Amino acid sequence: MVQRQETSGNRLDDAARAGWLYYVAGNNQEQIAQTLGVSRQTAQRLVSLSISEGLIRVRLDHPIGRCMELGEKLRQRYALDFVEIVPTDPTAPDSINGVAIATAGQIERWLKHDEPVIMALGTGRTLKAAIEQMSPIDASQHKIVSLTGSIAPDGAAAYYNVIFDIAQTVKARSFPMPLPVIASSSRERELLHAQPMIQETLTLARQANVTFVGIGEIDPDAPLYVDGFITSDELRSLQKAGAVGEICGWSFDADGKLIEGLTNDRVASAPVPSRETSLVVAIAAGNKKLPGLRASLSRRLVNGLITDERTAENLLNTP
Amino acid sequence: MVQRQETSGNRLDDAARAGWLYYVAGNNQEQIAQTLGVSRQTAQRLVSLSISEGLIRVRLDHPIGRCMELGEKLRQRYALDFVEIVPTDPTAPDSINGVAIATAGQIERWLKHDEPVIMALGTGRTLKAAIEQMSPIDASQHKIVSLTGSIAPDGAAAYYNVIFDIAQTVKARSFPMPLPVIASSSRERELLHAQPMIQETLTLARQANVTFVGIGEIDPDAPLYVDGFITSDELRSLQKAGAVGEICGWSFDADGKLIEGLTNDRVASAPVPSRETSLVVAIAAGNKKLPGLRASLSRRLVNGLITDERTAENLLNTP
DNA sequence: ATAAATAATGAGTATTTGCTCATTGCCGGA
DNA sequence: TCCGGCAATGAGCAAATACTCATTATTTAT
Repeated sequence: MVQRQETSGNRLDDAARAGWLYYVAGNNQEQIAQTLGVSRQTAQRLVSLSISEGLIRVRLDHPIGRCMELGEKLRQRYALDFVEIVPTDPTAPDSINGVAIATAGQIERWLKHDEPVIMALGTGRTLKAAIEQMSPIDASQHKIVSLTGSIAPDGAAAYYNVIFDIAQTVKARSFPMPLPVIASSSRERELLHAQPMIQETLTLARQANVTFVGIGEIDPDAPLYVDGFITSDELRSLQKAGAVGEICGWSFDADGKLIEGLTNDRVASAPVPSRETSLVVAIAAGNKKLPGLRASLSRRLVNGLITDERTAENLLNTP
Repeated sequence: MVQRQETSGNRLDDAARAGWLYYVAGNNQEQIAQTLGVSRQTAQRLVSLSISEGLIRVRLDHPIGRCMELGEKLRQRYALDFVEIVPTDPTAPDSINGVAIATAGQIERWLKHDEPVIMALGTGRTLKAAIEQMSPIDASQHKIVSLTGSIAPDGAAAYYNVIFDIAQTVKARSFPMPLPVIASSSRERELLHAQPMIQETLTLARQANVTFVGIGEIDPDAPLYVDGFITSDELRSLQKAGAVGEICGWSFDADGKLIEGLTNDRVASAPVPSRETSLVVAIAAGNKKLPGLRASLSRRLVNGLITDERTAENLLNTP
């Protein structure tokens, strides 16, 4: 006489049946229980089993699906508290538009909070593009503070400083830093920072709940150099010292360690807020930013990231 | 200035994100709401949207998955009230073991009901194999009635009548039909059926809540012929009259219409219970049974089916 | 064969999800 | 600019699902 199939086999079969009825056919557990002739609790267990045994595979038919996976991997690898990966537009893979929109969305989200928030902002092209994406919003309960000086070397407003841009769109108390981005000397920086108004702003920056910063590359196209904040000699020195990127002017090497001396002695920006007390989100996409991104992520100079799919993939390859 | 993406695009993206977080990452809707910065209800709507928009695809990694699909198609095509498809064992594609086990399971399920059930049983090799798979069970509240006579032409017990087999395993009130399967004449059948005890059994059969029957093929291997219930002449006549299958000895043509005259005038079996009041489940697998199965399904001679994957596939091909 | 260990079950309950409905806000047309 | 229509939202509630725990089968080892 042929034996009944052993229990475990039957159980998995039933789990598969239950999983199918639940996820594919859309039955509820009561119906499944009736169909399979078991109690509702058992049906629930079978459905649960079908997942834990990996019988049920869920797939997301949307570009976002891949982004979510990449984001999850990056979050784990770098112990990030926040990640958002936007799909790379195949027709314009170098566009920062997606990242800018996502950043605008995140900034708006913070500004919609009811409790007062202190938001610190860095500088840069990507961040500027993000601010341009923002919709007008009343955020009077919040404070927005710039981490970087707003005065260009020629005395004009630093073009990629975003504090004035955001102030135009968002009704919030904003705190610019009426300073040059890089002081002429370490001594000058101390004097400037000693001013009571600047002191107040620096204090505010330290207390930021959330911070959005761009990451600048240190190469012939370095924004610090292109925008005239440092000379080509200073750029070369930084490169010789191993600098691969900068945040708010603070240059760091491939390990994310701040370069000692050189322009870092004169950077007038507020220090990047502590990752213990603030969510510091890097906004950066593109191959040029990879070394800087890797460095700042490894040393946790930032604990949040908004980037695009392609950059995320490249970050996950090899380091 | 670059425009924000239009709302619907963002919404689908968010739906995709929500779907991923829910189904892949296993977050609950509260967490998703926080992650996406929306209310719980909105998160629910997004998850729901991700399904209705077909972003989420669920797949069942188990042989049962295919069976469930086939079963669903058969259920729809033939308006069946019950279908079970068992996987075809690739190493023994002609085995009826799987179908027998499944049938045993279904019979046991009915016998486990608390309310009294009247179960009618046909005859045949598959059904016999199924009964052999059953575990002992106390079902004293139920009645099990045979639809077919239990006396072979030679006066012995008809081997493939299952009522005595099930009575050995199951503690239930059983009602055999102490008749030949096919009477010697229409007149004899009337006399036999007129007996009070038989009357009672026939009445019981009419009241059956659930019925399990095999389907016999009408070909040179026809069980009716092989088991000696009909002669080769009678078989040929049936074939000539268009018979393609039989249930409990009642032969029918390719449309499921009962053959008029011939052996059907003398079949001593109870009529197959009404599909209005009874679930009549056909137990049949294998290519030989296809014509009979097709016929009985199309005319709803049965409203339930237990078969195997391969037979189900063949049923769905072409008819 | 018996007892210990393990797994399965059902009841009861907490949590999560889905739905309805009233309200809000946004968009297009007069 | 104002108004009607439509989509989106949140509150509240009903339904469905997940979990816990005590009890009952079942298996395993002696």
